[in-house]
Amino acid sequence: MKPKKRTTIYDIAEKLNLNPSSVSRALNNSNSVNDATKKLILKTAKELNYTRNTLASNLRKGHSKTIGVVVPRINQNFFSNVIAGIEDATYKQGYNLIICQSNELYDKEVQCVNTLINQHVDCIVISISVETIDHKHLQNIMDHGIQLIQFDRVADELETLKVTNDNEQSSFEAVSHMIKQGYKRVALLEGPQKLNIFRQRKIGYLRALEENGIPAIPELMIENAWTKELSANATRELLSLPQPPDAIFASTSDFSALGVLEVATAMNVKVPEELGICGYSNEDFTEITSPSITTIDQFSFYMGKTVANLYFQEMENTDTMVVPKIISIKPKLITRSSTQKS
Amino acid sequence: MKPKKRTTIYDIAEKLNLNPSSVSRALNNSNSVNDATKKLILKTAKELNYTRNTLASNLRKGHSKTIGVVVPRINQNFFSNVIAGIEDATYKQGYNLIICQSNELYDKEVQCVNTLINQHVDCIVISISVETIDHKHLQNIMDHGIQLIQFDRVADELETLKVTNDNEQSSFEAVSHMIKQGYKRVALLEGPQKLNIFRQRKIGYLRALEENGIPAIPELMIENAWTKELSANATRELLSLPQPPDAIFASTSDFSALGVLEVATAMNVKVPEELGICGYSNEDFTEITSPSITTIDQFSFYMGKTVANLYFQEMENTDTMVVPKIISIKPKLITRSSTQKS
DNA sequence: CATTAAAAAGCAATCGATTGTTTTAATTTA
DNA sequence: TAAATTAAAACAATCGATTGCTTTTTAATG
Repeated sequence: MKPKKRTTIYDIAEKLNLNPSSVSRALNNSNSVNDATKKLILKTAKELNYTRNTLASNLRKGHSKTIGVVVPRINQNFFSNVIAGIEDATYKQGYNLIICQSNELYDKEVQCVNTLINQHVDCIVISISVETIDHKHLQNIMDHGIQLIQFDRVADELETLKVTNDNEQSSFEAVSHMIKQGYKRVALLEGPQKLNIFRQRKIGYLRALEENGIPAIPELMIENAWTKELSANATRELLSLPQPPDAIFASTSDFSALGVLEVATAMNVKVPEELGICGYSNEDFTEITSPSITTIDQFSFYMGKTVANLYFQEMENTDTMVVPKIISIKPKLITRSSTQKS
Repeated sequence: MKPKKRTTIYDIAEKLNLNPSSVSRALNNSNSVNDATKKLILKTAKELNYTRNTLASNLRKGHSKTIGVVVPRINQNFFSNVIAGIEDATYKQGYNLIICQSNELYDKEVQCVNTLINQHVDCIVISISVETIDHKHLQNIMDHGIQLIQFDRVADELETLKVTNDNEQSSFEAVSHMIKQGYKRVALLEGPQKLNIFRQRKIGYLRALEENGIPAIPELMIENAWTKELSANATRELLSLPQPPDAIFASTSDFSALGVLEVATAMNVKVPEELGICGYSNEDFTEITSPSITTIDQFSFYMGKTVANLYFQEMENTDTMVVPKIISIKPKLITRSSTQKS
């Protein structure tokens, strides 16, 4: 289907024997155009089914009223909720969202970022992929004078606006809770330590052990158990240990926790009596497994709103300098049956 | 933060004492510019950190290389998967996605559509809200010469490109399966009949009953049970009937099915022995409930890809006329424990 | 070497809206 | 009524890239 010619301000101007500039001003409700004329223009615009060409307008105005979002995966609960939150807040301001997914691939992430830079978006919101180590592409964003906001998985060493979860604290609370419940050997399923969120969660775990006078045991800390399958494997090994853990903190996600639960059930290990389980993210399903899974809610929707509002707030600053600002949202421990030992 | 001046083709032209047109041609790899010059231009572009202003380019070219997507909710598994599928297919072609959510509100949907029209997107992909009855806004899209593709929840009376699920057939198969399993009184939880998908599912249900010589009983068909809560309530009533159903087809979603399961469990009705349950959508959690829930997979990701490819295919048509084309994807029944009576 | 063809670069208009400046028309004031 | 003020509309440049057309340069041919 070939696109047909759209009505422009010139068409309206011609029809009314006016100058395009007057039409533009009328459409923008400027008060330097006569009320009667204005009304006439508006009426004609409606008749001709006119809609402003945002491309032209934005080109002239020098901005795009568009925010680019780059996430590892759109169809992951956490991210789609954050996006929904961003959308909710930006929509009212007449902003549009361009969504890209990196699929956890560094190269695709770079590509996404470049596309967004080309699009001259006003702001880029990103949560980096697990592969991302260097940050040239992020630096590039700023070099182009585009506002950059990192959220959740952020590059610590880059000074930008950030919205994060307090991963360490929530991890600390989760593990402390398990210890208080009477679990003595709490294992940790770690995510890739390249990502700061997973590093922080490990720190929280270690701190909780220490403050409770429990020694950290290397065999109980499993690296890179960040999918359901990897966690299931890890669990099988952990439970076969001469001294198996009596609790597992799946710090990477609820999917990991689910993997743990399934293996435990299959191996006839009773949850929560013989094994406590705690996940991360408060996915919907954690409420309906049997037993239901203790987890940590990240307030993802709210996080999205926070990101958006941070941008709007920052925009009012006329300074060229960005003061790196970090907003940390405190997640909430949701205790459920899987850790109710007592 | 104020945006700084970006490098343009004029900057490059000036620096090299060339005409901007040559720069543009070089950047577009036209063969009417000398190889040496081309190389020089490319090198300088990189040095000056040049990126094309897509706004200007698209304005000139008369399209935006952007597809607008309107869905009821971004953070719903089905929709975020469709979006992921669209993104996956369009990305390779250099297209961008603008995502909007209607929140199931008619007014917001109209607003979204208008924004996208203003943005001069090349195509609008939409799944209508539950409130949407009239279709002026959809007609408006076509009046602007914008390609319109409806998916999943479509307005039947509007002749556009459509990608749908064969709801009737899948429903028919699900109910037939339950009957074959030995269930005799299969109840139906319906969604709002304003939406064609829910009408079709009901038709499939009725056809399955009829073909098996089972009478349709009005008391067993509950309207508007399309959330977990509503379904839970409906289930409580159904199970309190003098002649309660021995199976429930939650045709609206797996969340409904979950509501059914929870109530059944609470009321000590054994699933699947005393009550069979079938949901719709194949949400992740259906696999992990106990018992796991029989459901219908809609191939949502694939559906997204199909939508995108339909657009690209249609674009090659140079005719102004759109031949309304409907692609129907056949969903797949996933049988699990919740219907294994025998 | 002159002529012609082909390659490379330059020129200028265009996409549609916006906006600073100027001109014209209308109104007010002296 | 003439001068001054103000309101309304017109003019023209601009945003940055693209592209049909023209001019210049280079290479090829007789």
